[in-house]
Amino acid sequence: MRDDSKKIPVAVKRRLPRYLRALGDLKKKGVEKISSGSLSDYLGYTASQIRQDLNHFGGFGQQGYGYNVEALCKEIEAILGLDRTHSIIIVGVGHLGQAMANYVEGYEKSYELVGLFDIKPALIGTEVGGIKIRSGDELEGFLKENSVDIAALCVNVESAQTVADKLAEGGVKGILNFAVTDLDLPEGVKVENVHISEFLEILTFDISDR
Amino acid sequence: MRDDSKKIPVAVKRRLPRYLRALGDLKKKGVEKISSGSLSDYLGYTASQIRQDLNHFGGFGQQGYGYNVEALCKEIEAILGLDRTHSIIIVGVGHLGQAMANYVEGYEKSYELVGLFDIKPALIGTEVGGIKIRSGDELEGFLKENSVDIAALCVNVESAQTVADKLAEGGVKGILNFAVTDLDLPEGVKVENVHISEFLEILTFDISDR
DNA sequence: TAGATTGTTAATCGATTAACAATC
DNA sequence: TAGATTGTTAATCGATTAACAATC
Repeated sequence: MRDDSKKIPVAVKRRLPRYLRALGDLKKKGVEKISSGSLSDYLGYTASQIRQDLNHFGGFGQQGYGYNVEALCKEIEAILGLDRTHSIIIVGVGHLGQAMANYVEGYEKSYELVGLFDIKPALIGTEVGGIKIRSGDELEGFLKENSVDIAALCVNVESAQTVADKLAEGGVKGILNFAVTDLDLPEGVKVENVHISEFLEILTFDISDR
Repeated sequence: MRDDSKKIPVAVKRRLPRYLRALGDLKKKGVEKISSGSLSDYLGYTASQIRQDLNHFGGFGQQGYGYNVEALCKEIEAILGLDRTHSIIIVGVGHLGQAMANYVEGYEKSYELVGLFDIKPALIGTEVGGIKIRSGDELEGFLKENSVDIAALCVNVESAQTVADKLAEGGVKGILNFAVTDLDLPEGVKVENVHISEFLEILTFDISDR
């Protein structure tokens, strides 16, 4: 890993998906070029911030012209790693797991759903999105035989850490954690928490006039 | 609204659910008091930050002793607004909507699920969590007759803004938005975005060594 | 009282915004 | 060339950490 990547500020990283989405929309609308000023109107970030953000990755723009929408879109896709295909499994195929499967299917090139796991006997053997649901017992074996980049952890809080340990042991690089608990994982395994109930609590804070 | 509330930094607000969860865990374990130092070990925030954060709301601690777990837990619950009951509806009862219904049912006192809406004929009239799914057409009328605090927006991107307009018009105070789009809403209506696919993209960035 | 730990002020760090020279 | 707009440096703002006096 180059020293470069270490220097991308967290705040910038978290804005990348939003840039990508905006540029995708603009591309669909047939917009060919855009200035940081117009993109600012579109996104609500300041023009200054947009230029600052993009320059962490290189000079994608052209003075007096702006940014080429299609080229910038491709660049950001590459920066996020969406130009490559990542194998992904979903552990826990309840409503959340199935919703997650739908999201993944929305990305043609970037993700390949390679496995679904659950412990509920009624689910095992049934299919979701053309993929058979395997028993949770098979997880460790599966990870030994298949290279899995990402796991979406959609199990309950009680089993989250145990499953996460197996995922880390099995060589998974990143975990999208929907269980509302903080996972303890070895250095090198990345976690992105999606603690839905916490978003609800924050919203509740916002609407509660104090 | 007191001027006070305006001054809570966003960063502090977003940490509150995590504090609440930690304190709930400690309470369950029978821990009666905790110092900012021990809480720091537990949470991974610095002791300094914890004291700084909590002092935005008042001096909950006691020098030489620390913080009373149960009392602090109650305080943070009140700060978030979880000590009151908020009425909530879910619009779009696909997998995500149903997962959301489960989350809401986890909170006894804080939320009351008062309505579910979908446009899919097969779903209308069926029940989820003891609540009948109504037709989307009934939404506006329902909002006129019932006071709804929060709406979880679990519809597709295409209809999200249209539904959001109706929610705002109907007096909803906050929207938990799962549609991956940025809603345009009148001043005063709060939105908390849960753009799941963006979390996946950020995780992908993290595991992609550049 | 002595030890522990808070509340709070000051110092540092990082992120955002402003300004402007470089340049297409 | 003249106008537009970037890339980049400097200034500001906000958030985190360090330090320590107040006090239980």
